[in-house]
Amino acid sequence: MEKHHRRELTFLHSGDFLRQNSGVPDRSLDDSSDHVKPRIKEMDFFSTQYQSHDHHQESKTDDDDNNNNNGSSLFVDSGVNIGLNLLSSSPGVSRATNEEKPVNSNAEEGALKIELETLNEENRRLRSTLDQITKNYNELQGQLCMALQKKAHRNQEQKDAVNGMPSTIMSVQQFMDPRPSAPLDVNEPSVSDDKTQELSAASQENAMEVVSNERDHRMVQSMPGKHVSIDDGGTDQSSQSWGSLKSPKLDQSKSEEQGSEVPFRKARVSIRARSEAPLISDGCQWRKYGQKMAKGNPCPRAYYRCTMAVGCPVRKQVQRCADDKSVLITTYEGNHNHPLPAVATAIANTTSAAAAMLLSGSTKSKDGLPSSAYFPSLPYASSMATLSASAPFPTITLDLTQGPNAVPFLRQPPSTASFPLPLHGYPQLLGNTMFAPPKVPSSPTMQLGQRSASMVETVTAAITSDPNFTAALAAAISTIMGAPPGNNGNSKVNNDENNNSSNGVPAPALAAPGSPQAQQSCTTFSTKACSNKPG
DNA sequence: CGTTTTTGACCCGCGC
DNA sequence: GCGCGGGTCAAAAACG
Repeated sequence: MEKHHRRELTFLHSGDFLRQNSGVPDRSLDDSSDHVKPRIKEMDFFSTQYQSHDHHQESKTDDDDNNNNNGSSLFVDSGVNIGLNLLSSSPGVSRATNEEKPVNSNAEEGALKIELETLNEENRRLRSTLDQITKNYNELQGQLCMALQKKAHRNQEQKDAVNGMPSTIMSVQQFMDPRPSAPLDVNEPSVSDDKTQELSAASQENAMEVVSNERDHRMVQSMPGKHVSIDDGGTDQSSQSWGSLKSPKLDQSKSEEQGSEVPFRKARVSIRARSEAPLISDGCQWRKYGQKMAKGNPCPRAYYRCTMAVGCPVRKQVQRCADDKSVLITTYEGNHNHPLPAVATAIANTTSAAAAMLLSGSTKSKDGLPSSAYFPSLPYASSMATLSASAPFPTITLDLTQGPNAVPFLRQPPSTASFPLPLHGYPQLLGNTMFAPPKVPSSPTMQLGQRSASMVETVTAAITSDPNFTAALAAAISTIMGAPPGNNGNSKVNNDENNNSSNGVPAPALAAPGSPQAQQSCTTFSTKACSNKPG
């Protein structure tokens, strides 16, 4: 397994890009033979490796500074001037020697130092700029969400009054999450479930936590009091609902909770991503417990169970797409009964957000307005989510295989509700659950959305145009936003080791103030990187 | 030797 | 009721 993860590192390593740009050879990295390994056994999907790499890279940069000050061996490597070593290390002595050397050696050294300082300064400036952009964007997103939610409430109330029908949102949320759901449910007066009230009360002011109704449970479980979104499995509800599928034992608690009224037992989140690796590393430990040949697909479907904790009900299926075998389809079910590492939280956030967005989108469609109208050809909408209502279980599909500029909805089956999932433009959607339910008129959304889009457009363009830049930027952002301590210190080698080293470090610790962005970034960019074929 | 993977058998739901 | 397909179990094999 370790090998696998090292290969993951290779695959997603951002260092290549940085090195290329810096033009400074990195011997420490070159020492790693893994770096050239062409094969990837497991694809690191939402890895925090970026963070570790980033720090590695960052420390490397610091080292570079020091080395340059002390007479960098790097420059030795580059053959600039070996004699500089002596100069810096022993200035007093070297003065005399210096006079013998060409004057331009000093000048060259100085120029290099200045250049380095300039680069460092620029680097810092860029980081702060990026930080600022992120902050601004988050603020905008928050405002957008609030505005949308208010409008949504008004519209829904009007519609309910006119149609005399139960809130579509409610039904859809039940569709996804049989457990009591939160903010959007305020539209449904018939909802009197205690837990629903609880959750609704917790987020009565706005519906930014639309996605987090599930997470609220997790929050309570894993770190009470912290108002930080912790998600573990996008289909959070299924720690109970998972068992409902076949296992009567696990089904009991759930049936008690939701009763027999809820027609949907569970939801799934499926992720399509291009990957040569047979697995995507999502931050959890999985044990394979079965494999089946699925009908209509020459590739077998593998069944995995989460082994990070005893009795964890989360399972996933991994299968290659029959049409395009380079596409790996990973389907998650259930929610973890244990704390999660950041990477798993990230993917959970992603899937959860996708689910919520998708559901709301489909809801809106029901109102006659295509859900796609709310994300009209966003330039950063490189992913797409679909909800397959015809599937045995509601299944959200995050399609990360499409190019960023690909026209969304091309793959949209007529029977599914879908919309582009702006993973890159809305990283906070994934982690902060600042999800704007698209049940409001599209025009305001468009205005705000386009404004927001303009903020990230440039970055996104760069991201989408250069896969390497994706990884590099992810690393940079992770650094800026303060990667979770557990990851920073531990995720040096591979994912699973990281998970183990975090050793049950509660996800909340990873979701400390400010860190959600880190997770999001990780999620977002890892996702993006995932869609970039390694070969 | 403990853990993980493999793989055939079994169970269950669904459609006919 | 039967067959089919998906999903799971569990013993054996493989692996580290």
